[in-house]
Amino acid sequence: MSRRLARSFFDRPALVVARALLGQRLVHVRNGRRLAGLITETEAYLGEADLASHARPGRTSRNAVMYGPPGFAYVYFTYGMHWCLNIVTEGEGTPTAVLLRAIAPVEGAATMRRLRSNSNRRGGPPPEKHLTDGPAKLTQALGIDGRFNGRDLCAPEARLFVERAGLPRGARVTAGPRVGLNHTPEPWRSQRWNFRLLADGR
DNA sequence: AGCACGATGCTCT
DNA sequence: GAGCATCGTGCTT
Repeated sequence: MSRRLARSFFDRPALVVARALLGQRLVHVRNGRRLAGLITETEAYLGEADLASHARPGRTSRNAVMYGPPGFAYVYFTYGMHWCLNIVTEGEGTPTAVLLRAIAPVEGAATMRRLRSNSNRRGGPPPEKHLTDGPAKLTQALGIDGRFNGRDLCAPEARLFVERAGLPRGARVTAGPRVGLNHTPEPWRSQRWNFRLLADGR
């Protein structure tokens, strides 16, 4: 039996999915090899009324995937050089999604270091602590870019998907404000829709 | 640990 | 043309 999360997992409110994704395993089978990490930070974006969401202006060519069915990847390009990965949640026509902001490497860490090694001036890999601790860092480490936009993570042949994994022992979850919303009006700016999985004893 | 800054190109006004 | 769901560097606490 497969440990892959089914579409029904994502066919729930984005806030529920964002919390439920913590501790699950994000997997990309790249060139026949598994690159995988434990999801440690997520963020929920709640549709057109959420003034921090890319769905705010209504349906455009950029955000169209968010209007489709749940379980699909919404991958966007930002700041001239970075890709970020979301998973669409809830039913068709409801443009909600969860941004994956950080993972902890569990499989293929050597490949992740190589994929990240052109990110600094020295050309060497970044320190372990900063390998996959940001939304654009994890996409770079997993080899995810704009070609993945609109892919179905729940299809049987999917090479990008999420596997069910038990929460680490002693894991704690915290909720805080979403990151990087410097110009977003209240109350959206301060809503605690960012979720983090903390290692024990934090 | 926490700022300020520049890189770089797409999206929507 | 303004702003951006960011990152790495370099500097200050």
